[in-house]
Amino acid sequence: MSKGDDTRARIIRQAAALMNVDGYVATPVSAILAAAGLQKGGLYNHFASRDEVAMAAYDHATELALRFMLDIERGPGRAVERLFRLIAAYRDYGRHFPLRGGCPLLKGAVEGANGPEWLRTRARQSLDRMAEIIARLLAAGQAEGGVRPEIAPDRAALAIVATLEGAVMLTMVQRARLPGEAALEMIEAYMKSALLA
Amino acid sequence: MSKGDDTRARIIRQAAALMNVDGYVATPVSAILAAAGLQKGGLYNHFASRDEVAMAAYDHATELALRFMLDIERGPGRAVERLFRLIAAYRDYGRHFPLRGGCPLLKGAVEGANGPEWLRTRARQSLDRMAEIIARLLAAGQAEGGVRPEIAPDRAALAIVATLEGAVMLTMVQRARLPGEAALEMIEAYMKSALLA
DNA sequence: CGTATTTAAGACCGTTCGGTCTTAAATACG
DNA sequence: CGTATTTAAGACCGAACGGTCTTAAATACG
Repeated sequence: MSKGDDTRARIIRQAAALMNVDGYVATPVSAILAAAGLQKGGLYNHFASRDEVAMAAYDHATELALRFMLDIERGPGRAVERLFRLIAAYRDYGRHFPLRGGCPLLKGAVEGANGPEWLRTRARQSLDRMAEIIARLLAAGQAEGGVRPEIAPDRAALAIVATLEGAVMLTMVQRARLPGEAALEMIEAYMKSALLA
Repeated sequence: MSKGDDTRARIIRQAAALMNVDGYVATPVSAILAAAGLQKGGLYNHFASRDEVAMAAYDHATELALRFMLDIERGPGRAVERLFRLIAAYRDYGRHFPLRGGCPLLKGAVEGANGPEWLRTRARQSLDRMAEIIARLLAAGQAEGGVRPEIAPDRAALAIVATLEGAVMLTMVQRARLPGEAALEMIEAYMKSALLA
């Protein structure tokens, strides 16, 4: 029971690492096999198809991304502080996040928007959960009195998600810190002027 | 001279339409052939390789996207008005933009960030040009006195680009107008409170 | 109108794709 | 320790991939 589970977990980890860089649609089975040190028999003993591997890999990647945010949400300090901390974490996303290739939510959303249904729905749900985390922080901030009561947490959360992911995209394609930094500064300025009490 | 040029242009148009939906890396030659109503001999008479078609198609797509923005930049009214008009145009991007599949700048950036070099550099340059348009509008706004003189147009432009593209991404993956709308409202609020004189 | 040239067809090539299946070795367990 | 089961190897399959090349038809032009 143990050996097989180990292999299965290794396949998922390696596939996630690979696919988060090369794409969840484009990465061929052969690349996963090589990364996991297996032959076809080894892989198809644990998964029925390439898509099942891809789904498990994407679930794993988004799990990592969301846990990363949940850890900050559940951290110490007032809600507003934690929200700023979450945004600041995107300053060196590459440093903190265990997977290379950027945010899997962004990657999956762009690849999945007109791609396979499993990817689009998964990306959609993950981004929903991300927005909910931020909305909860904003709502908690309202309860604590740090955030203006008249703003709608879920709408503001969507705007913040859009900008954070846009910042990741610019940073990745430019291979420079500046563009993302500019976007994060805008969120922070926006929060200070429009959101905070 | 004329017949061949027509065919070449048709290939590029059809390839752009296809690849902007299915991806610039993933779309197979066979799909382009079918869309253009050709056999291999017809296509490879005009292009040396699939990548050359993809490059021409991506150039065509970004050309359309940037012309779309340039038209607004060169439109009537004060610079600040034109900037608001540009942002508002993203409200129904799908309606105004002639290509289905969303913004090619976003698509190319995410696909190209860890993908083929030709795609990454093209996406990078296109996004640079987009940022420059917005920066020019902001600078013109400063000259007209509508935009605060102390803000840095290029930094603010990067932030706006990030949010606009993030809004496109959310709209595409959610297949709903709301998330993008929330992001656009944030830019507008940010501009009114932080950028305008 | 006749000829040189452009244009496109489509058979063909080797490679890689995702997936199957038989078989042998490693593992778990009474 | 011996046996039942799990695990992985790797040969094999048909389909699709990008690309080449010969050939015939369409086109352009003097």
